[in-house]
Amino acid sequence: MSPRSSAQFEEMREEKKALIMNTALEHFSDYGFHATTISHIAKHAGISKGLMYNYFKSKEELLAAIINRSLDEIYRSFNPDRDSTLTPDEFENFIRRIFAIFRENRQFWKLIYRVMLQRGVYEHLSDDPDATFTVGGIPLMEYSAYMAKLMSDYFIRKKETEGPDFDPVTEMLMFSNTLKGFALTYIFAPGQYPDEYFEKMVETLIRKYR
Amino acid sequence: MSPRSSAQFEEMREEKKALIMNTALEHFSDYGFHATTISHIAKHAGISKGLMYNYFKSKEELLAAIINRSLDEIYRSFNPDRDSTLTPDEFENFIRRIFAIFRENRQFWKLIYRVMLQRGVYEHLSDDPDATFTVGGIPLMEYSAYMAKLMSDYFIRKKETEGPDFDPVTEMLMFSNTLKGFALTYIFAPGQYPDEYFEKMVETLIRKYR
Amino acid sequence: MSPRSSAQFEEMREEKKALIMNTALEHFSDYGFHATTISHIAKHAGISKGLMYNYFKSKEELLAAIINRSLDEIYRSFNPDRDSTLTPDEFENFIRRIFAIFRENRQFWKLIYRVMLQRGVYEHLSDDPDATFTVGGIPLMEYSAYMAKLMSDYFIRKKETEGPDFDPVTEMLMFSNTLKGFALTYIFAPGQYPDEYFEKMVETLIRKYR
Amino acid sequence: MSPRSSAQFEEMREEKKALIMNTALEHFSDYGFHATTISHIAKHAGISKGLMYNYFKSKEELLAAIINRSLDEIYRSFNPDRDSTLTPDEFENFIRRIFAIFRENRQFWKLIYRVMLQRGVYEHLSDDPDATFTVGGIPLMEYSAYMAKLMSDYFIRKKETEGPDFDPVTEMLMFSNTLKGFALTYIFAPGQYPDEYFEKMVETLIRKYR
DNA sequence: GATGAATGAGTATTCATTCAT
DNA sequence: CATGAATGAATACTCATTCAT
Repeated sequence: MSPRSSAQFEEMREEKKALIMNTALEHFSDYGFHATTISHIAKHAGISKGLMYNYFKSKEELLAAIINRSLDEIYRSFNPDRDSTLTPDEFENFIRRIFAIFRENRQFWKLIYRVMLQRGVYEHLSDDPDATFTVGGIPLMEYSAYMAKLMSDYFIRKKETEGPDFDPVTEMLMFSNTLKGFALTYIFAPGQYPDEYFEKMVETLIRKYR
Repeated sequence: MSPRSSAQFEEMREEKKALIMNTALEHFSDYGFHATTISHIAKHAGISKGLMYNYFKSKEELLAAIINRSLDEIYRSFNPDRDSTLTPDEFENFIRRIFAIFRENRQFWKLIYRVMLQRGVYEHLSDDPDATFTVGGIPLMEYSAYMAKLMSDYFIRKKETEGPDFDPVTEMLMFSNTLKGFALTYIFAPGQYPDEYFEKMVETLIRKYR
Repeated sequence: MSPRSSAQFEEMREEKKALIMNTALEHFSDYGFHATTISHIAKHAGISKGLMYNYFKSKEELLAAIINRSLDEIYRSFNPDRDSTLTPDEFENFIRRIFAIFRENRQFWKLIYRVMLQRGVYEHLSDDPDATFTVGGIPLMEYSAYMAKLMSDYFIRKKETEGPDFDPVTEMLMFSNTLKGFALTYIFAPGQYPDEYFEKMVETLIRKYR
Repeated sequence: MSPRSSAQFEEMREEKKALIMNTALEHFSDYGFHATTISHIAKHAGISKGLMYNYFKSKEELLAAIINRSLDEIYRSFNPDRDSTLTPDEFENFIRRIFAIFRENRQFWKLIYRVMLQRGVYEHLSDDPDATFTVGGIPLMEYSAYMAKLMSDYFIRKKETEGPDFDPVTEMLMFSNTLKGFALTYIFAPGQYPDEYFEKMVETLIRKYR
């Protein structure tokens, strides 16, 4: 009986961890953080309650881990050209990617909307230095600011082609609000968006704001 | 010496009830339903825990009472012309009223967003026949459907003046998503909307969708 | 406005007191002591909760007052010839009176069976010197002992006429157990005793034990 | 090191469960259901309050479990010859077994008398389909009816040998009331029944009603 | 690593009792 | 005398977390 290599152990650990996180994501996003119990997660993941604490220090840390993992996934699938400005084609692509991400990670977005809107959960997480969210290694706040700047610059540059009546700030707010509103509806009531209208929303946003 | 008159008692009751509801609204909307404890509400209202139960049968009923009270307030301030179609002027007025309501009842909208996004709370309330929400006496669901129809008809009629390229469904979705997205941001991060941009959003929405 | 005479006041007090006690007896005997709330009693009696405390120091004292009142009623209706021995006719009459009392005070007997069987209630009452039960001014314990002696003597004397095989202690136990068992059933499931069998029980007991 | 086997866990569970049930039986039967608190049970069993809920869903379920366990114990020790009629010998044996059961399960009978006499507890239990009592798998009501029929038939058959003056219904009532009355006294005041009189009661009942 | 029994602080809720009017 | 708003201690029950095995 040769002992398993540490790589094998590591792999097993990662698998278990992923199992727990996936199960927890489902429950947190469907029932909310408070209404989800560790017992439920454990039962649905087919493990014991105690085992969870082998992988995560607390319920809060489990949540933070889930959020960070998804942020990274999104970041990787996004992969914007940092340190540069957005061309109209890149902007169009950006919109398409955003919508694709909504579609592919609906569970996660549900979690974000539910959890981020809950002072008490979010703030508790924010207080804990170990629980700061990062996107591709960058603190979420910083990353968000960067993305906002990218957007903002794009709309400011647009003013040059659209003329003096074009108010870049208002336009950007219109754009981002539409996006947020769509996300909200699509995530919580996807039935309202059959594929046809989903696509139309994408094309309309591109037509109006590119 | 002489005992309080029943009118005096009634007045005391109404005042206390309002105090409890206001305190609870603040807590529910800031921390969410589950994270808010009766103890916290009582402490902040300066009353004993038990007293709350003299006025509300349960935490759930307290929440329902708060929601219904605000729905009625909104309804009264809204006072739409039922059973009619919307003229462009009325539509414009509708938008202005909506934004005014966002501004005046921010705390309540926070509650709505938080609670509605928490499966388990909302559904529990819906199960309880005593807890059905009403707007001016009309069940909320019915009222919502009516408002949606009013909107929908407006956009369909717009097609006549806007020409064949105008897709009423997509336009309405764009409009309502922008509204939702704005509400979300304004409610949870009002700092992003100084008065200047708040007004600009109103005017832009009117200009684009009227 | 001449003030009411103190006799009038006293009469009013007594009426209110009786109202409260009657209402409470009904509730205590039907639902038990713990399950009955002061609020329920007050509501059913049509008075305020506070008023009860004008007449009785506590819930326990209210119970004790009810029990004592009924004990006295029973005593008066009983009126046995103290300080004497029982003749067979008196014994027969005693049986008839007992059954009549069961019939007339069923509510009270229900209370007795429920409360007396509840250590915690009864013992609490016994601890309180003000709450000792009395029958016609005599402490209940003393009165019970006296009655037991009367019975006992009766059965002992019976031995003389019944012969040496007659065991007075066993006979008395048989007799008193039958009485208790009948009371228990009659009080909690009176439907099992239509008038016909009620009478037959009386006659049979007399025939067998007189 | 190695985790406990599931058999080990099962054994631990059964032991703890029995400990809790025994402790609770003692408290319920001595103080009544309402007056007994989970805290008291836990303290006397030497466990935490929470642990009880690992084994029983509620206080009511705990009570139901205790009652059912005892009913089964009694049933097994009883083992009457179902589907047959009672011979005098069997009837005599039946009486002896009943008395033996009173003696062996006094705590349980105390519970039965207290709980059954507490409207609100018993009825609550009856409402809950999961809490229906069963005796050897047979619903209690059905079992009771069967036993009553067995008795009834016995007394009816007795009429043939006892002559026309024998009233089977009255005789059966006398018999069952004596039994109930004895049980009541023996259970709540066993001091009144030294072994000598206990035995005499048995023999007398047999002599009189066999 | 894995288990689940055990803990205890916390939660909603009830209710006898008090007291200002 | 009468009221009912107000209190607070007590109760059943929950659940994140710990720990012996």
